[in-house]
Amino acid sequence: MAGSTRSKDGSSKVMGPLEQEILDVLWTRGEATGKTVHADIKSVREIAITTVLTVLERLAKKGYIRKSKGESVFVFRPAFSKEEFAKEVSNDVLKGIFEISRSGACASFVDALAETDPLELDKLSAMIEHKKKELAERR
Amino acid sequence: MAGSTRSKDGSSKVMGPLEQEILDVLWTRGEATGKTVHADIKSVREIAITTVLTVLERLAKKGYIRKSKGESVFVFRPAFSKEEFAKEVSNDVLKGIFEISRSGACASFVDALAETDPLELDKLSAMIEHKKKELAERR
DNA sequence: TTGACTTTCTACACATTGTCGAATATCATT
DNA sequence: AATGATATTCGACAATGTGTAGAAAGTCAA
Repeated sequence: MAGSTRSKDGSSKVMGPLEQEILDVLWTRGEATGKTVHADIKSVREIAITTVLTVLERLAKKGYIRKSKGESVFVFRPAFSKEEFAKEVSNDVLKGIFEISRSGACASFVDALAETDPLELDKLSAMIEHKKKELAERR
Repeated sequence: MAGSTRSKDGSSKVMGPLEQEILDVLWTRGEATGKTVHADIKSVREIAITTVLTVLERLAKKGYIRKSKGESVFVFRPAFSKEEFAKEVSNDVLKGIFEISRSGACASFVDALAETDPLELDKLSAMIEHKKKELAERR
């Protein structure tokens, strides 16, 4: 489903900054017209509405969002929840990284998680246990 | 340090396929001349040596590999071990994904890991415990 | 000096993304 | 129906990253 790109500042983004920004607006609002999305972004920096429309169109073509006719104008809404999206994207990216080194990736994962949200470590443990049980039963 | 890109087939790669391929040769051999790298790849598919040299040059410029004068010709070697590399790349990518959704990423991580190497789940558990202990002691 | 081999330069092609202007379509009103 | 405001679509351009490689320049032994 998803891919990932690099940005000049070195930080990895799952997609282009503008695409990300627009998706965020949609996740926050649930749904929005191109005009609304434009207004939201415009409130922060200068940008033409056609730019926003183009990217919305591209995101739709990529299947990340859906476009449907509202009362009079088109409305866009995310095709996936933030969580689903992150899940898909991670899966893609992680598989690529695992090809390089599973252990390196694991180490890094734990680090990154501990750094951004230590409490999540427990949840992760639980997930692992659950997964192990699941695997055990499957055979 | 690192970024990531998408490839047309939908699968996410941390970098271009040729770059990846070349890095793999270097990780396998420890070090190699452009000629050797070329030969290795050539044994699988047709490719010009200048193509290989160009990419080696680019990888060096990006800091992924080092270039140094050998007895008579230049030799290239990885700047990081596979593990270090995966660690760096993961960190970058994961931070980006965490920005979208930590829990989604966690779920996906466990899934991806279970899929590619279930045994690694135990190691991950261990890493988490270790990390928790580490955090506990730090305060 | 010449010929083989190495290295650098320069360039093209293609994909992705940000960026829009121009053209077109739609619709309520005049 | 004609007009004007709005919405939507199209087509383009620029920048960047990557794969690709020929041409040119450099190096060195015979």
